[in-house]
Amino acid sequence: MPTAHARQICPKAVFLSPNFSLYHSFHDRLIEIFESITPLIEPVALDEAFLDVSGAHGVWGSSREIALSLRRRVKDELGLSCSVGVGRTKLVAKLASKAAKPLPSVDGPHSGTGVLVIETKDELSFIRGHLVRALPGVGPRTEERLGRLGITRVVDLAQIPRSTLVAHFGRAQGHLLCELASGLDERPVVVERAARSIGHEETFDADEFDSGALLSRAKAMAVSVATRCREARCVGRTVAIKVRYGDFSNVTRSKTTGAPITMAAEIADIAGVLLEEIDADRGVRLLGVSLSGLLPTEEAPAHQLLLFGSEESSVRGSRSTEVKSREELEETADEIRRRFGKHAIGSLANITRDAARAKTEGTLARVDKEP
DNA sequence: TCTGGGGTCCTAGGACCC
DNA sequence: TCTGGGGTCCTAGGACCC
Repeated sequence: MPTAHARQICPKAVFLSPNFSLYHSFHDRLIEIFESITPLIEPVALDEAFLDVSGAHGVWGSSREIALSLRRRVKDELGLSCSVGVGRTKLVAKLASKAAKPLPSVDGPHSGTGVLVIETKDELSFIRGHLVRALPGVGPRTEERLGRLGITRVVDLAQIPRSTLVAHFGRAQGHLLCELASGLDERPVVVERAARSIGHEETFDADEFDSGALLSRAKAMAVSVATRCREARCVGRTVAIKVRYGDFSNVTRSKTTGAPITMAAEIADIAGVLLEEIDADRGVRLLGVSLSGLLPTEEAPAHQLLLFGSEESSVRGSRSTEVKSREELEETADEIRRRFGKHAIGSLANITRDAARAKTEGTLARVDKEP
């Protein structure tokens, strides 16, 4: 429930602020425990992961034994309780772990089983006993749309032809719904998931009407995004802003650059341009800045990039060239100006492997950007 | 109808290229 | 300059996850 509502109906309640760095440290310790069982770990969130234990039985015993020992160790070593679901597929494991959790009730939580193992022969009846809302990928919207078709349970869903589902929910979701309802789930446990985007967003205490203030907020967020990108050793090409107005309507704007960027100043510049489309008079409740199209710094182009564009800052083209000195850089800029005349502003965006690495290592405090 | 700060993936339309 | 098909990339928004 919204905090404001909770405060209203329960004025004496104690409200704690989240402490994400603490959660991260526990997450790391949790992963260490998992790693002692199997290297095939796919973290889903700070407090949740899929483990492929198919190769671990020789040393650690049956799936049930592994589950019980994991639960015990998490309790003993971290002081946290958890539930473990076991199944042949991600779908079954996920539903089982949920079913093993304690349930809330008016007289307090009813303890769950903690561990639930679903045998392959019981899979289908277990899945079909659920409401559609329990399926991954079915949120409030899809639940409602399915409801209007008279479908509330997975059993009902299993009766619907694939083509009907695709027609109603699009290709990807239609096929997924059809397959999950039949217990088909081939999604593997994916170990290394490189981040696709890094962002920072803030909800303001009061709606912000001043576009200048929004810009300085965006700059601060750009710094945090750039710092995290550097730590993650990656660069990106698409800067996006997200705005929630006071009336809860959301707007996103994005811009993709020709060359990968990492510097806070560049992210902030683009965010600033995107912010010009935002109507501050409507009152902004939330602002976010993100960088996506991420790729590892090592895979970024290994040379300086000269970008030239029109006055309104949209990049018209790019020419990549290795530049070893400032003189050489200026020569190249001149050459571009000669060739492209007044259209070549020749702004320099030198986000390169070397520059990014230098920043990572702290040897280059600032990379100049000049006309 | 979202509290909050992260994210992911999908889709549709348009621009652009060959 | 047009035709047409095929493809990629970008942008915006929506739904979903924890």
